[in-house]
Amino acid sequence: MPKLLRDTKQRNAIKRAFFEYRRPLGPKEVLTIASEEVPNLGIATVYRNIKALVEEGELVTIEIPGQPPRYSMPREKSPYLFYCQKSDRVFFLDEEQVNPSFGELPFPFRAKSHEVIFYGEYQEG
Amino acid sequence: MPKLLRDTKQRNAIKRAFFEYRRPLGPKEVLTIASEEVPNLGIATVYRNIKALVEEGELVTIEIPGQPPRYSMPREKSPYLFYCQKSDRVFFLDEEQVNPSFGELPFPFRAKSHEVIFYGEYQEG
DNA sequence: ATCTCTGCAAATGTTTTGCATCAGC
DNA sequence: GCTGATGCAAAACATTTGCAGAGAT
Repeated sequence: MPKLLRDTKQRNAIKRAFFEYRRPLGPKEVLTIASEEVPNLGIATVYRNIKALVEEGELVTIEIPGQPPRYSMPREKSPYLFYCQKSDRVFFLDEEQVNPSFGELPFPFRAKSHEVIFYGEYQEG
Repeated sequence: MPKLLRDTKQRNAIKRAFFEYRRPLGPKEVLTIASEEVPNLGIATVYRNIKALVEEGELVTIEIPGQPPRYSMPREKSPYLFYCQKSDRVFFLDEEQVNPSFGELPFPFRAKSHEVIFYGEYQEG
């Protein structure tokens, strides 16, 4: 039997954070955002819900090397990421924005997928 | 003034671990290996020496998203990595092997560097 | 003799877990 | 009323740091 997920204001506030921000968020970021809606929200609840939502397929995990994991709504997943070193935020890039091209890797490397991470500054304004 | 590194049996045991294993190792792995040579070796010493050796350029940090950091003797410096999902090993790729090209990122993204990670299978034989 | 390095333990920082209570179904 | 979910605190982990004594130069 499939596990039942209940509809709580905490879980809704957490889901809304991802829906509104549309970029990968870390647990603490989610806590800050969702706490505006649910004041006494605990960090453990954030972790538990993120984990459940990832298992449900409602969130995907976004990993930047050397950084703690972030999470995001799945339709925004892209192998092209931009990490702003100034604000410590992650943004998705579309393929058109990146215009990548690679040759085929030589033997004995057989690549099934790849991931590109740009490091720099997201210029506000 | 450049900082002086002393020649201790702990540091030598740690360096030897990397030299003998010739693959990226994590701190706990290093502790286990080097402890055979220096029984009372502490994990803090491993961390401190890895950090120092990285700063000296004797080790490089290898980061694969979603995995704890590993360290390795430096080879050709390259932002191109290949992760073998079958054997859990990491390989460096040369720029010629990858032949990458990107367009310039649109505003407001200003990239200073990038990193490409290929996932697949390293074919033995 | 100097001054770095080491081991230990304590301190961080992050994520997980136990448990009594709360609340969705 | 069940039973999953929550908040809090404690526990688990991984990494860093303070310190006094040991060791390299």
